[in-house]
Amino acid sequence: MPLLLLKDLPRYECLLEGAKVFPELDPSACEAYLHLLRAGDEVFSVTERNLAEHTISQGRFSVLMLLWNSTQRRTNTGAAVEPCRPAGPRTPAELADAAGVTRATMTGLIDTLERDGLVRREPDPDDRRMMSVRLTPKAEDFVAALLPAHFRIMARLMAPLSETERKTLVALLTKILQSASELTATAPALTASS
Amino acid sequence: MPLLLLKDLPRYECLLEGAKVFPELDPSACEAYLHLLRAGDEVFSVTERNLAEHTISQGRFSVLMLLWNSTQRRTNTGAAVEPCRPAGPRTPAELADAAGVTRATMTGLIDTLERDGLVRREPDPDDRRMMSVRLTPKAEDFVAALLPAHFRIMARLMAPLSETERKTLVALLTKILQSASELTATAPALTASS
DNA sequence: CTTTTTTAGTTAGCCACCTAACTATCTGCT
DNA sequence: AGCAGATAGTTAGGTGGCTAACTAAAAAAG
Repeated sequence: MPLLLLKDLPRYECLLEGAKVFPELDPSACEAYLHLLRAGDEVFSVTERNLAEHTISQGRFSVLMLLWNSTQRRTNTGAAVEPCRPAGPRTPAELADAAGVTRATMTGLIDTLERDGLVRREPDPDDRRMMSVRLTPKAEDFVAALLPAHFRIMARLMAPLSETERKTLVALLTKILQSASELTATAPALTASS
Repeated sequence: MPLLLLKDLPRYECLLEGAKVFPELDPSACEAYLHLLRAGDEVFSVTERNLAEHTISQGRFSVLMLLWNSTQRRTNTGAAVEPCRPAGPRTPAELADAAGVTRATMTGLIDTLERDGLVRREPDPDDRRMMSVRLTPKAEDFVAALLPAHFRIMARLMAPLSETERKTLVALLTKILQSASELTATAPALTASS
């Protein structure tokens, strides 16, 4: 997250006090909101720091993962693995949509990845407006070497939660994600009274 | 979050499949991780969009809130409200620490806030290295006008969750936050095997 | 077959984040 | 007193996000 957030979340009694001044303030909603952003930010920065040790940013890593997912990948065992999405994104536009960034941003990411020799741009033979982005062998090795530590970190982060708690968490987050999407869809009315 | 994340999270069976290739991949941990970042990002962008309507960014808003919190504020009712932290941050260094950004970043934020007339820098009479940052009256009005919509959005985001669910969510996020903080503390060993 | 509209990608310029290096000032040690 | 080291803030330069404007090519409309 390009986020700037309070390191010390306000105590609950402060929220209650704030609710006296602002009737719109729902203390439990505010508390949940702040904890969500705080935890998300902290978790994000932990993985980001790991990636940074391999001199790659979250954004670039996401692009590599998207491309890697759409590569028919040679597994370490040699066994054929059916890719999850058979035809993953290849063009900058598809990558931008999949990653949730603008095409301009994707241009910049591909620029730096290409500069570092992790990715190649190839013109599309059929449509001369389009480019096809491909991982280099170097990038495939790079991602394969990076992922184990990445997965270990996720596992450690979630270690204090039982399987049941993880399911509960996912269910609660899914509800929030849905209400956020609805708010996004009805964008202009955001500031109107509830 | 300055985040770039997959819009469509992988299906659970894809994670199970990935676990065959990477024994380090814990599917439920990975799922929880991805949902947490995804929900956090979406929630963040909803509020960010609201703030953008008032032509202010999250970062600047955080600075205003920190300063506002440390202002003896005139309430709308005229009743005296004991501020939650009696002596809030005033100097750029304190603000940077409270917001969790570097001092260089805080310099930039204060620059733009000062340019927009929301904040004033005043030299400290006792220590000529230090500055004191203060909200202008314009900023106090601005924040007071902004907050009701801000609180309404939080309430709407969390609307689908009952009070019990909110408490559960906060408890789960607190556990994750703690394990993330531990990982941060023991930084160099991140890539070592578990 | 030309003209208009749409689409793919890039460029340019802004903002907010970072690290590293710098200036100015204060503090503490001898 | 004088100098070393710590501290406050800024500056410089890089990255990754954004929007808006642009080029080139394809598709659609006439």
